[in-house]
Amino acid sequence: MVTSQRRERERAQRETLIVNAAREMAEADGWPAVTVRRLAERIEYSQPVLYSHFAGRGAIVDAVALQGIGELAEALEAARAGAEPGAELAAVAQAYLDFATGHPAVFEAAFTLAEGLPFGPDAPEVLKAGFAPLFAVFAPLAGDHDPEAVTEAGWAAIHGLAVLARDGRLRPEHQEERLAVVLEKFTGR
Amino acid sequence: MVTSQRRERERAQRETLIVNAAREMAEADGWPAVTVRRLAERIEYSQPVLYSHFAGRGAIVDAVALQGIGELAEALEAARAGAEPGAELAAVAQAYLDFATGHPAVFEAAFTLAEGLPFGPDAPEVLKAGFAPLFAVFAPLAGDHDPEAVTEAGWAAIHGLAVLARDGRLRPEHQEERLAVVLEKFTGR
DNA sequence: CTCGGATGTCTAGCGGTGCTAGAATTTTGT
DNA sequence: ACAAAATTCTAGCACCGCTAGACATCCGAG
Repeated sequence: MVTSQRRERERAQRETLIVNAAREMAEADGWPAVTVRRLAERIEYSQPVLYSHFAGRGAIVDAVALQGIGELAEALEAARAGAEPGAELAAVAQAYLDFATGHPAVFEAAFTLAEGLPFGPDAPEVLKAGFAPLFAVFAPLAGDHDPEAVTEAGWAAIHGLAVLARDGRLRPEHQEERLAVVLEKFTGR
Repeated sequence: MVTSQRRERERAQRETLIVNAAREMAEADGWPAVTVRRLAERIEYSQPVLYSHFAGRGAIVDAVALQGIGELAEALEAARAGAEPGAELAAVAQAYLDFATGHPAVFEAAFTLAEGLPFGPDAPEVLKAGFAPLFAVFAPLAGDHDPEAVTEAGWAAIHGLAVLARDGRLRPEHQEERLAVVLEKFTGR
């Protein structure tokens, strides 16, 4: 009976082992290289073990995505809290872009690969936590608009910078100026 | 000798047949459903024929992406040219979002699936053509910034709206207001 | 301490994928 | 008419995600 607790603990441990392995492999060689076979070999278990933890490969990607969104949320909040007064928006935006370039595979998992994550009203707590620091910096700029709509619009602007830059669509050497433009436009100079 | 011209013509014809088939299948059932086998069956040729036209599945996706970017460029330019004076930016942005929601698979091919398309200085003509109408509407708002940087920033804002909305990250019923926010912020009210 | 049942893990394999070597066929020019 | 060249197809490779069923291990009752 008591041992069942240990087993459960070991199970949870192995689950994070899987997620971490998937994340590391994706960050090292890209998501296509993260196959169930290679993942199983990496953690030194057979493939069916993975399916006893996750519904399928997609669920593993989702788990990495969720973990990543959590870290992104923390990074944004930390940036906001640690910024000079008046510079919160710039700090949060910069943190967002830094996360995207610093953890490209996790960013990809969170925003283009994840398919099983619920959004909207019944989104997990972590997702709402990520929205909070954005709301904190964009809502004051709402004027007579809906603060949430302004936040979504500002988020979209930063997110667009991140994804277009990641895909090589923008001139790399002007990233800083582009961000400056977005910030000025949203703060009204 | 003369017949070689006909053969070349037929070859080109079959190539567009392939691209169109891929595009229709993707738009109907999503890109994962576009397999080389199904594509070959659809055009009533064997698989190796596809490889005599394209280097691989990825190259077919790229071809759809390129075609789509061309159409997007035309749509943006048409919107700009047909807009009331002073409403060009709104018209172009709306056309961009309409294209994204109207041809989701093509949009996906162009911006998240395409991997073999060159960007930057040696980008194909079509890509630069797509940038032109954006530059036309954003450059006048540059102020003392680099007009191209402002264009890239504006493009990113619209693009971010498109992709976040597509992935269900934003409240669907507020799409119009978000666009209004972006437009106001960039035009300075 | 034994041993049947439950739990956990693995081996082996299914149908599908992108891609390709080599056979078979058709078209071409003499 | 026929050999050469170009084109198309058949068949198969290695890999993918996923799973049924065999095997091993651990548990608690007698």
